[in-house]
This record gives sequence, C-alpha cells and structure tokens, in this order.
Amino acid sequence: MASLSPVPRAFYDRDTVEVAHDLLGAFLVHDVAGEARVGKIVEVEAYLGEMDLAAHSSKGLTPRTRILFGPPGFAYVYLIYGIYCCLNVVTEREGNACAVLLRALEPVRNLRDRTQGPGLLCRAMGVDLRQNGRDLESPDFFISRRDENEPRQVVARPRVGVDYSGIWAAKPLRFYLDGNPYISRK
DNA sequence: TCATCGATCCTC
DNA sequence: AGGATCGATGAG
Repeated sequence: MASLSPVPRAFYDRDTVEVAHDLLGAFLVHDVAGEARVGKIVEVEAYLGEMDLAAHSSKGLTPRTRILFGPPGFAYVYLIYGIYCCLNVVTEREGNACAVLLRALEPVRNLRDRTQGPGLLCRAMGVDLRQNGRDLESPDFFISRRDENEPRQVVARPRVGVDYSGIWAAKPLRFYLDGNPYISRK
C-alpha cells in the first residue's frame, strides 16, 4: 500500500457520481487515541442534492443539513434510529448539497468490529457526531487515494432504505466493488 | 417543549 | 419479515 495521505479538496469538488466511483478502493483513516484505524472503502451511495428526494438536503437548509450545503471535503455525520451514526463526505461546490454515504469497509488496520453497513462502519471506525462538520484534510481524519492500477469492477444498484423517495428510489446510485466480501448486502 | 421519525441492525 | 430503540430534529 502506498503511503496514506489526504486527498486534496479538489477531489471532492467534482460530480458526485464520479467522486463516489473514485472513493471505491480509497482508504478511510481515523486516528483514535493514537491508533490509526484504516479501512478500504468498498461500498458507497451518492446523494445528489436538493432535488434528490432521498437526500437529507431535499428538506432544505436546516441546522442539521448545514454541513451538506457547505464546501466539499467535510464530513456529514448524522444519527439514525437513535443508535447508529452514518458518515458522508460532502461533494461538489458550496451550495450544491451533495454527498457520498460510506456504507462498508474492508478492514485494513486496527479494525476489530464489523464494518459492513453504514452504522457498523462508524462504530468500528470510532466515528460519531463529534466528527460532524470536520475537515477531511485533518491529519487524524482523512481519505487517501485509491491505487489506480488495481483492476476492479464497479456494480451499480438502487440505494438502500429510500423506498419513500419515488422516482429517486430506483436510480442506480449505490456502488460497490464486485465480489468484495465486505459489502453490506447483495 | 415534544411528537415524530429514521440513508439500520438483529433476530426470528 | 418484523420489531427494537432512542436521540435528534424541527415545527409550533
């Protein structure tokens, strides 16, 4: 593995589906009490902004969605079912309110608990609401570029748990690495 | 202040 | 297939 270093903000300041693709195979790094936890991103979902009825930003600008409407390269973390957290990375230029949800990791280093599914991913990585709004160029919390030479096959499927969103529910905006054993579901 | 809800997970 | 679970959210 090449040395781990944060991708520049320009990486996130692009079309959300492109960013989602490039996040597959990239490495999420979080330093917890001096211990670097590292996972390879193997499953993501793209959320395309205010028009996307499955996206939190479709509710408009509220205290909760403030981070989504901000500049790219920041973490949007929210609580779900009162128990779990979900981690997103904000994409595209400020005001577009797009993001990519990280759904599953392949353990690389210092990961003991399961990382399949957005809630378990956060728990294993030590990510909670305190990371909401954090800059992903932080030395202790960042994403490192994937190996572009590594062959891979990306699968696109409808997103999980958004049946309420009408036409948006069917769009193939969930992406994962074909055959990877750490994806959250078939 | 408080009813409502959920981009989940686990067990049956 | 169904239920647990509970803090945050945002409307009022």
